[in-house]
Amino acid sequence: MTGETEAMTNFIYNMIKEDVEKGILGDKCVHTRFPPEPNGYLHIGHARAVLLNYELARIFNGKFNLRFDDTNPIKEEQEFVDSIMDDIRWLGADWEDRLFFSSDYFEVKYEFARRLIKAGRAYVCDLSQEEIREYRGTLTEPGKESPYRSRSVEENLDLFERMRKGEFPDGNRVLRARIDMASGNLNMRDPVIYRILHASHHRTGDKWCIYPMYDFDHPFSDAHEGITHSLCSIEYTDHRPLYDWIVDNALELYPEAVKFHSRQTEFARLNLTYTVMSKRKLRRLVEESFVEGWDDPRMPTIAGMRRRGFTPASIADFQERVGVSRADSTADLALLEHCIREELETTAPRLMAVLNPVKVVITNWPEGETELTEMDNIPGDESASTRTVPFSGELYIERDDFMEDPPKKFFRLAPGREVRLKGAYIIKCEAAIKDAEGNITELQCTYDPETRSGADTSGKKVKGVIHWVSVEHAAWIKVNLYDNLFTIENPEEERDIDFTDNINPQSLVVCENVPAEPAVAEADPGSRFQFLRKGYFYYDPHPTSGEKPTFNRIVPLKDSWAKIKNK
RNA sequence: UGGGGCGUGGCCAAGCGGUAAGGCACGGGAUUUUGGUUCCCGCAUGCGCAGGUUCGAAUCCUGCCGCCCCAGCCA
Repeated sequence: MTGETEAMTNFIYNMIKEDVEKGILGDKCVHTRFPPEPNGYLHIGHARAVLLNYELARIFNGKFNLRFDDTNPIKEEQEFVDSIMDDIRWLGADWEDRLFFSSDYFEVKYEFARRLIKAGRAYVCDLSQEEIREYRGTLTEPGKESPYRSRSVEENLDLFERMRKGEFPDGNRVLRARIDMASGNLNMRDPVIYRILHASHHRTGDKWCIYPMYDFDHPFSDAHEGITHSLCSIEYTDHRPLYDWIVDNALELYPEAVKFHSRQTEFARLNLTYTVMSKRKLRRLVEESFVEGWDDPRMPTIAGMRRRGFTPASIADFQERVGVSRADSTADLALLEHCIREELETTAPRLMAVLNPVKVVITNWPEGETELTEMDNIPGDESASTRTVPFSGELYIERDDFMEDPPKKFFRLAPGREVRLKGAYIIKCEAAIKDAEGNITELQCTYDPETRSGADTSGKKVKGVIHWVSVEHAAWIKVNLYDNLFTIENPEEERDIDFTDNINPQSLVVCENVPAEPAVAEADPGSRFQFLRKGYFYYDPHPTSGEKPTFNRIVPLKDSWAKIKNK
């Protein structure tokens, strides 16, 4: 993300490089933009578009604009403008002083529409919505021309002006581009470019009651801002001829309002395994309470991933590794997990916490004595220094780290067997105490004083090393263990059943009372740790319940024991 | 006989006529006081299929097959 030499190799980068080398940008620099509609939250798929546009501009020493595509007052809200800006900023894409809104240009666009009318290339159509649909024809049959197609320029101008003045109700008439009703491309069959909408706009209020359509608005806004490369997703490929038609006309009829004939280039949307990305499905997850909100850590939204504990760098690294192409693709969640693990391996301080505790009593430990041990914050990183962890005769260890009747390859604690307590001593299990139901309530062990970590004179070697927390010194925290939201790789592809039927019932497992080493009390909300042998966790700065510190599991550590065990 | 797009290993993805990069995943081994990390090694006689052109084809041509998008006064 930092150097100028990164080898971005994708077809868009190559194309821009060629454009620059050929000098077709003239005196302009590379200029991109991210054009969200403020009608929802950004997700990991949008992050691709944000970062691609931003990075391309940065690499070529160009400019990157943020422009809200706010041409439909019915669906758009200020709340989304705010959350989108917040997410983009968090991702690290800097639009500097170039924050724009399509609605900023409503007046110029109105003038451009008038010029289209004067040139005989746009007309007011009185057909009803249903009639327009009928006249449009079908995928295999050409459309029919509207009876209003040949209205005089004067009449069109008058009608369009009256549309703006609010003389007609919603849906009463529209302004259409006059192109080709027989085109095989439905977008060219006299597309509607303005509709009447008596609705309050989040920025322009009630100033307007006619609003431009995307196909008219977007190309013009790009050209108006001087965007050189207009990147969008693959489904807009069919719209490209219309995009060019609009820009060509703007250049011809209204040259003072446009700076460049931007070029539209499409790339495939990004999907991720074990989740869904469609706005409709994400909304259902929230509205039907399968998750706790748009920022639930299980959601693929940027807000959710932030809350989960992912970092901007890990997301950028992920995007870079996935790459960009025009082919439909679904990236493997494992790659995203790899990226965050790789970053946190060298940056997250270690801490010990016992997620599912069972008590260990060291029977030969001097009554009431506490010993302090020094442990590395980040092994292998001298600058990360160490912390002090108290050790005593009563400890918690993971229930999983003990087996009464272990298989051959189990290296941890079992009756008569020894393990090392990380940073402390080697202990041997002498007895397992059970309650009336047969549940283990306590493990009685003895320690070997010769085996103190860093000063071991016993010569003993054990294969197992486990983490622990001193009962007396434990700090209590709450832990949210997150797992995949869906149990199948491609929940979006299921056609016969509702996608919610594949929701993972274990996607969130809450551990209300987790003992952790006392250093956890000094942690700052918003910081990340590795809970030794368990995974990477994020200290949630916005816990939803209680005052106890809450840690969200970002991702577990790789677990090769799980693989061995399941064989 | 509508238009458009896409098909390279499990998932992504380079390659653009000179004999299949890379990452993740996966398998094996070494190191390891995290069954983590790190380090080696392995992993497409093959580029949707079938023909053709060429000394030579994933790359060019022809024909098939499969998947995706389009009939909003949404973006």
